[in-house]
Amino acid sequence: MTNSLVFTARPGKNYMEQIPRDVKGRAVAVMAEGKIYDLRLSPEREVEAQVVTQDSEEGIRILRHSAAHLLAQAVTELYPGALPNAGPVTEDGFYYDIFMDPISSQDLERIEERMREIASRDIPIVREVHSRQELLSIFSCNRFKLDKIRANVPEGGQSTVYRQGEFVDFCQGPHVPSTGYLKHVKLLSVASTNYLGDPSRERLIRIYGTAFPDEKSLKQYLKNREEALRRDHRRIGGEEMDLFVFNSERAPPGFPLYTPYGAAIRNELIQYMRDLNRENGWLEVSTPHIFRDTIWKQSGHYAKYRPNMYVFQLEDGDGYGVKPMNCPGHITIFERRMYSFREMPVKLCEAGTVYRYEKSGEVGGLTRPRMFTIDDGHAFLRKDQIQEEVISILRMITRTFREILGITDMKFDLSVIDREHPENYLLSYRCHSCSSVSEIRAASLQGELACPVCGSREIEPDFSAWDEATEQLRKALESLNIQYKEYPGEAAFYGPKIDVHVKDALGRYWQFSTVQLDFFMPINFDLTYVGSGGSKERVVMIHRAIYGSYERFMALLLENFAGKLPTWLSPPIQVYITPVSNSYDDYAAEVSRALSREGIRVELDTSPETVAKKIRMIRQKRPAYIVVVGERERSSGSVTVRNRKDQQNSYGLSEFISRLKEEIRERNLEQTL
RNA sequence: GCCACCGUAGCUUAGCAGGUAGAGCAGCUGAUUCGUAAUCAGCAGGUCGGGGGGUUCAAAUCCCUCCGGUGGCUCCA
Repeated sequence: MTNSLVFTARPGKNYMEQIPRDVKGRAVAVMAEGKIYDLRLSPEREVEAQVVTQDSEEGIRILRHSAAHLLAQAVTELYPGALPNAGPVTEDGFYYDIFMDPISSQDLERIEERMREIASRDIPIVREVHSRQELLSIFSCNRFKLDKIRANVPEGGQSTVYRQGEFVDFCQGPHVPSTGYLKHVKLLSVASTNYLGDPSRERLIRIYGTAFPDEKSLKQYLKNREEALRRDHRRIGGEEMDLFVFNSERAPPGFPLYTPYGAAIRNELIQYMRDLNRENGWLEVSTPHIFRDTIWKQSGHYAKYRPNMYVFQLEDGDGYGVKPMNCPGHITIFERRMYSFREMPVKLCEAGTVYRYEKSGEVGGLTRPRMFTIDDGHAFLRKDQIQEEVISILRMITRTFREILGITDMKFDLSVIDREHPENYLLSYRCHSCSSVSEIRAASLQGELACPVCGSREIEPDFSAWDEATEQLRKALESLNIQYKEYPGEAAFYGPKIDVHVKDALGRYWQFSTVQLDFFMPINFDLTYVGSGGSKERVVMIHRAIYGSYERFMALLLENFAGKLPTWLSPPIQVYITPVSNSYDDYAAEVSRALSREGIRVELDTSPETVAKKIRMIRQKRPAYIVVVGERERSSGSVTVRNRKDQQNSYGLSEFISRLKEEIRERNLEQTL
């Protein structure tokens, strides 16, 4: 903060008149004694005030909230009868929910035009204080605002409205002094929502927009947004690079089909994980996609997860469920024999494809398919091995994201139990009457919660297993110096977990890795090992995934690199080869053979098109390198290579091959040629 | 699941005052044999997402229904 942002404000004149001249143009409000005030207000006594500028975090929120009012004003002017509900600020803009007839995105232009027009009139935005009675009468035509007044202004109390011309809104503010501050606005999209999120209540139209202090930053934001749309993995991977296809007439919605190009990337990712798993003691297994319903009943999936499962019955009457998770399969392998305490932990892993009937509105692209493959792993361990194993998994996670994506700033979330709602979890209950302990998930019970042994209602949840597990997770995170946040109530029904969210190049967070402790599946399946004293000891389970799913990870890959994958991961085409004309087909073929003999994925194109056209066409597929050969190359035994930065360099063929192989072997993030 | 918007050839799209589809790219054929983001010409490709219903003399165009895609869905004055 520079000094000119702080000044002494005196009573008698409003803040606007007292703001230091050099920052006046950027000011939208002032902060005094910890509170933010409109510039049109005057201090009640002499105070140290700090200017809130429109480019500060708080300032831009004020600007955007004011823009939301501007939007509401424009809409109510254009659509008589429209009733504004609420217009909060979002992370990068604002929206306003308005009760009105549905509009399409084309109508946004008209509304935006009106907003600009109102902004150019520079109408003063004035704060007024009114009694509850007055407020109710001002907004007598708007039942949504009446609800808010009744809910927020006590009987006999007062609150504020902000008025700009004909438009008045019930609002605490603060706001910019006049509509002239709001010239750099843009409406972005229209969606719908229900009042109070209740489907039985009124359907509101939600209009999204954003506002900036100046045209330049607005333009920059819109440019970034454009870039985001261009980076959409559905566009890059599905249309341009031809990696996968969705065909809802043939396969169910949300079931991706991979082309040879897409399958090659998947296989490369699978191979990477195979190596990492082996290095860390994880043994690969393979399990069926379909299990009898008995296993799903035992695992508890039928109780909780059935609506999300593909279940079916054959004519013989037996019921089956397509797996939504891999754990029962891995458990079935683990329980085939006894393990000694010396053999623990047993760590089984699999690129396991699961099928989940996700709600129709949730399905979309590779980030939310209904069929996806988890790089799944289940560790069966002794209680004393938890922390060490979690640490090992966390290391695998950080390494994977660093090596493949070059990303290091992941968000770790520790999801813990909500102690206020024990019924949502599988918990031990202790009975006060008979002192027995039983594992129950209260929400799955039909009747009253009661002791299964003596029937007493005097039972109490015992959180100790959860607390212990949670503490192990905390310690693991802390021992690696990983910053994390705790989220009560976000835990799985069977245990606490660590989820990893990764920010992509566009600043959006996606959930990928997960490490879930599970004390209860071992109880359901009675999983034990033989302890050092020869007694059966209870196994602890960890469910973990590093990528999360191959689908979502591939989406992140594509968006993160805008399709320009590192060479090792560029199996669609690592090297595209074309001769300058068909006279050099032979040499091009020779180069192609030499590369592919070395395991490099090449695509030779001897079609009789111009080089310019071929390059234009192939760029969509994003080959790592484009090799063009003609007389110069043939006579010197070399290749001319065009890299992703569109730089051209010539290399001797053998040098090119050895350096390329090196780049692939090292899994370099950057191109070296 | 609920709500809104959208759905014309593989892709991008014209047609959106209702009169039974027009283009560019890709594809194919031929010519061109070419030095790094558009060589030329020709051909073919659409029952206007699909099924059903309605309005009309007439529907890609208007209405309803089903399907799919996209965005949104406690609170946030």
